[in-house]
Amino acid sequence: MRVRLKDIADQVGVSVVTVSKVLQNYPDVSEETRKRVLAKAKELGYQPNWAARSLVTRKSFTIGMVLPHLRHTFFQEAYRAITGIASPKGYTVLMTVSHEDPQQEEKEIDQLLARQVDGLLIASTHPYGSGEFLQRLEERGVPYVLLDREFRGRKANFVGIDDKALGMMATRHLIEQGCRHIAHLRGPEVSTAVARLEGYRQALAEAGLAGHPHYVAGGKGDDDTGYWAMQGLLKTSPRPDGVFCYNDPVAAGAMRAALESGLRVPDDIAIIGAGNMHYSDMFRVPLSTIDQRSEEVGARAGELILDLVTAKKKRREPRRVLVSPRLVVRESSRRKD
Amino acid sequence: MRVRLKDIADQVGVSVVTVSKVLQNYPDVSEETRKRVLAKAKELGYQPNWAARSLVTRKSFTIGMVLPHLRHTFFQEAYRAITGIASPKGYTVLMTVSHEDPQQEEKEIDQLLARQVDGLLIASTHPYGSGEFLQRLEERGVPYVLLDREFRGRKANFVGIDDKALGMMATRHLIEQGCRHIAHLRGPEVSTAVARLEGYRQALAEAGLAGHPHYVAGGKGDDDTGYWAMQGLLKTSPRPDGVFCYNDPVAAGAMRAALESGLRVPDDIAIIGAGNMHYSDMFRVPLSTIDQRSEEVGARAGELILDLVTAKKKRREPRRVLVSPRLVVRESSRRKD
DNA sequence: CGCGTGTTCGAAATCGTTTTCTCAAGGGTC
DNA sequence: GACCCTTGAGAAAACGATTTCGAACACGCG
Repeated sequence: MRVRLKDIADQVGVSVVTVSKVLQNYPDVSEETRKRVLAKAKELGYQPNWAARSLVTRKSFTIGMVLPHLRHTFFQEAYRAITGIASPKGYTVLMTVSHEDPQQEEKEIDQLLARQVDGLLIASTHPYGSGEFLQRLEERGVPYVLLDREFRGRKANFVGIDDKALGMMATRHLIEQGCRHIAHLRGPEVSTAVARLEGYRQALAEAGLAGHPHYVAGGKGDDDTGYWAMQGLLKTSPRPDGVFCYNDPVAAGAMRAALESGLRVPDDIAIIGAGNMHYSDMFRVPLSTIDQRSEEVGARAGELILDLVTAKKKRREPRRVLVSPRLVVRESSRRKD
Repeated sequence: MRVRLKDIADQVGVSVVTVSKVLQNYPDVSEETRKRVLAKAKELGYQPNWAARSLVTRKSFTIGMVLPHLRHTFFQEAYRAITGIASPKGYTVLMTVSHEDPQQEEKEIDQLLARQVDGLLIASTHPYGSGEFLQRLEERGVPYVLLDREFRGRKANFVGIDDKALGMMATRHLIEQGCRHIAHLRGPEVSTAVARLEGYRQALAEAGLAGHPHYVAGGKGDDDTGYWAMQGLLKTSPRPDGVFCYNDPVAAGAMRAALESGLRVPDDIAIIGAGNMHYSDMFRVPLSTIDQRSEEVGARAGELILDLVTAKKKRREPRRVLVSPRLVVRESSRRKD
C-alpha cells in the first residue's frame, strides 16, 4: 500500500493537517515538527496521491497538448522544449496527436478536457478560417495557447514562427541565387501556409518579378503531394528555375520528381524547403531550408501557457509571440558562391 | 461549474447511487429510470470527474509510456498503434521521452508512478545487462511491458521484433547480392543491437564466410556515429563490399561517408539498414532496410498491457511476443536483379 | 395470511487530500 | 490580574465519485 499523509502523521505523532501544511510550506508550523515530518516523509518515500489532491484543488497539474503529427521534427522538438519548461514546475505534459484530422483534434481536446487539464497547447489542423471550435474553450475558461498555427480574425494566445518573414526570406534567397521563374508549392489552408504564400508574393513584388498563375501549386504538406505537384509544375512554360516549398517533406517530394525527370538540382532548378528537419541534409541533394526555431518556439509556448495557468485569474489581452526564422543554405539552392 | 452526478440525480429525481449505477450498466436499475438518467446525462453533457473516480477505484485509466526519443518513426508509429488500442477502451496513454538517458528514464518512470499509471510500456535505454531497475516495478506490482528492447536474464513481458532473425535476414540478403566481405555497424549495448549482431554472425557462419575482427564497428545508433565508423571501416583491408547497419540513421551516416569517399553504392559497397524509416527512400541512394513492423509491434504491446491492466490480479507467466521482420530492398543493396 | 423471493433503489462509508475555522497555551502590557 | 496577541496545532467539512449492504415493495405460493 502506498504511503499516505496519515501514515506520516501517525508515526510522527501529529495530525494529517500538520503534515499537509509542512509539505506545502505553510508558515504556521514550528521548525521542530517541520523537520521531523520532512524526515519521516523522506524515510517512507512519500508521494502525494494526486487524484486526491486534484479532486480538492480542482487542478490537475497537467498541460494538454495536441499536435498534428510527430513526423515533423519541429513538433518533436517543440514538445521536448515544452516539457523542459513544464516539468521543473511540477506540471506534466499530456501529448496527443490528431493525425491532421480536425475531427480527431476536437475529440482529443474533449478527452483532455475530460481529464481536466489546466491548460491546453494546440497546434491545430483546422483550416485557417475556422477557429470557431475554440469558442468552447473560451466558454469553459480553460487557458490555451495556439502553437505554430493561428486563425483568421481570432484573437488568441499564439506562439510561432513569423511565417510571412519566412516566405519572404526563402523567396529572396532564390532571387539572390539568380532564379527568375520562382514557383511556390504551397501548403494546406492553415495560417502558416497562408502567410508563407503572402511572403512569397510580397518578395516577388518587391523584386519586380511577375507572378505566374500556375506557379502556385500543391495544397497539402506531405512528400507525396510535393511529388505530384512538382510533376505538374515541370510541365508549365516557362519551366520554373526555383521552387520555394511549404515545408521539407514537400521539398523532398519535389526533389524526387525533379531528379526523376532528369533535371539537375540546383543548376536547372533550385529548391528550398522550410522547417530544417533533422534529415534535411541526408537527401540526395542536401536541402536548403528555413529553420523554424522549434526549441525557441516550444520554450516560449511553454512559458506562456504556464504563465496563464498559474496566473491569478487575470484575463489579460491575448499575447502573440513571433519568433524570427533563420535561413539554412545547403546544396539544393546554391547556384552562386 | 462542471456537471456532477448529483446534478443529474437531482433533476431526474433519483439518488446519486442510481445514476452511478446506470452509467456503469449495473443490472439493478429499472429500464425506465435508466432511460431517463441516460437522457438527462446526455442533455447536460455529463463528463465524469475522473480524479474522483480515480481516488475511489485506485485506478487512473492511464497507461504510461517511456520512449527513448521520437526521431525514429518506429516509435512514432508504435505510439500511434498503442493509442489506437488503448483509447477505445477508455485508457489514456501518457507518453514521455527519456532522450536515450537511463537516468532520465528512471525519473520519467518515477513521475509516471507518482501519477499512478495503471501500467507501463517501456522502450528502455538501459544497457542490455542492467535490467535491475525493473525490480522496483515488480515490487510495486505495477504491470509493465518492455517494448522493442529487453534485458539479459530477465523474465518480463516483452513485445518486439525478432532481432536475431532481422540480423540474419539482412546479412543473408547481402550474401545473396554477392557480397563476400560483410561488415556490421553495430548499435549500442541494448538487446536489439546484441541480437542483430548475433544474427549477423550466425548468417556469416552458415554461409561459411569468415568474420574479420575489424568488421564489427560502431556502437551508437545515430547518423554521426555511422558516418565516423564507416570512415574507419573503409580503411580496413580488404575493404568491405557490404555493410549491414544497426538502423537507418546509422546507414544514412554510413552512406554519406561512402559517397564522400568516392565509392559507388551499391556497386562498390552495398548498404542495408533496419527500421524502414519514413524517409528511407529519400536518401541520395534509396536505402534498403528491414522493416520493423512498428504498427504490429505497437498494437501487440498495447493489447498485452491492457490485458495485464484489466486482468483479475492473475499473475501469469510473462509473455514474450516476437514479430517477424520484413525485408525491403531498395537501391542501396541491389547488385543483381 | 404468512413467508420467502426477486426487483429496484438509496444510505452510508470510503478514497487521500486541502482548506477553513477554532482553540489552547504562552507571553507581553497596562 | 485582566486583556489581547501571537504561535502552533487539530477538528471538520469538502471535493465527486464507487461500493456494499440493507430497506421497501410487490408477487407468488402453500
